[in-house]
Amino acid sequence: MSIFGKLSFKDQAFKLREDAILDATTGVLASKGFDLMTMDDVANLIGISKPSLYKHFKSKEDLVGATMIRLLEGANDQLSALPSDMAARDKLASLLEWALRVRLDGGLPFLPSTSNAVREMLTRNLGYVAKVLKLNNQIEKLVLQAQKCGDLNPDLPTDVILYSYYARTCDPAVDYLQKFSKMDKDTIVKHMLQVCFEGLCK
Amino acid sequence: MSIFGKLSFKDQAFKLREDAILDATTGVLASKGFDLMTMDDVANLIGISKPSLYKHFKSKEDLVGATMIRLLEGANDQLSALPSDMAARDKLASLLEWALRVRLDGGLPFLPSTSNAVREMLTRNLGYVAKVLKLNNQIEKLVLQAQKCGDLNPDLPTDVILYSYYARTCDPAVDYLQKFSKMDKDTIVKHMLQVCFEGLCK
DNA sequence: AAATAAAGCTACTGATTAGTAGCGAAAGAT
DNA sequence: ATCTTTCGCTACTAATCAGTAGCTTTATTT
Repeated sequence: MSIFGKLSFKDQAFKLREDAILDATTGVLASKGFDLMTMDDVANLIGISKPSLYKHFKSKEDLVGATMIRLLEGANDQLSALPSDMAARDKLASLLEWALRVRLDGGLPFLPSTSNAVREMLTRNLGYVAKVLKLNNQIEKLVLQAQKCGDLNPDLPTDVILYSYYARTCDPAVDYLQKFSKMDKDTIVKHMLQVCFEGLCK
Repeated sequence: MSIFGKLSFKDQAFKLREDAILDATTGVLASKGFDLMTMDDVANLIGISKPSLYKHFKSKEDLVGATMIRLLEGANDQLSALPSDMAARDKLASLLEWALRVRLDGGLPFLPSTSNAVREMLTRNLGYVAKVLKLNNQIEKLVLQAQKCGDLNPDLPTDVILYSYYARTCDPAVDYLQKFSKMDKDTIVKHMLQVCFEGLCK
């Protein structure tokens, strides 16, 4: 039991640090983006050396992949936690609201819209792709349901709604509003949701 | 006159090549983004050497700045060419349509939403900033007009409409629709405009 | 044709950064 | 106490890329 206890404790410490690494990576990615993020940035931010970082993640791709996977898991959890009798459209609104709040608190955009290269890199990460597909399936079902009952425009192709919905999670208007307007987070979220579902005309 | 003619011809050739350089830069920027674009990429694409490229533009920042300025001038021309009796909202729709078509044809997003670093770099380019401010003034006036006559939602803060409008010019949904759906450009543009102004609900 | 200017190129420099080798310190086992 | 394993670190390598030096070739002038 002493050995088991020790191992377990070590694993726990390891896991804790892994979380800290992912937190740091999230922050650096959010502020500098993939291309400008260096492994030294991440290591320095949490006060370890680069080789120690490589004990946890075997490459930059791997590290960023793990970060994105954790984000997708968060989205998944968020979606699962919603009451099952909630209307599809309200579920979509609630998930988008969560994603916007994550970003306003210094997190990552949900969708790696930034660069072709990043998208391709993530596509090579099977764990990431699996999670994306799973989440996408759920969201697509919600969109179809909402279109069927007229809560989302049934005349729009489902693709258009789906991609536009994803695009809202990384809408740069959020950053601009946070940086240049005096609105608080709640107000920004409220307006972004309204613009997403109702458009600019009302 | 012979001297004048020659100089003029040379200038003309110089200008022609400068346009070719800007075209090439636009293409590389659109596909790889600023960070991954190399000066060799641009030079090789038009079949000149890097030092020749530096005869035209003194740095990468300078080159990208000039490319963005040309794009802004295009937007400005586009806006000026609209009939003066057109409704403000229709002008906005028309300009957005132009921006989306530019992108669908391999051009650049209007708004450098990609990265903080790029935004800061452009902010240091006074020519660019001047053009942005000029265009922004015009667009803001149009938004206010359209809000006043109820064509755009008067209850939304003008900032929200303005930033959301800009965000639509670089909406990643466009790329996804172009890549993964079988829609033609006209259809994509039509749907993106509808989603922008009417939202996802209708 | 000779002299001069200009345009373009190859081959470099210096800086940055992903990834690694291998050392030193600390802790656990015998 | 000594041996061994693990952990983390400093200091490196190799590759990439912005920007430049200086040569070569072409065109222009007289």
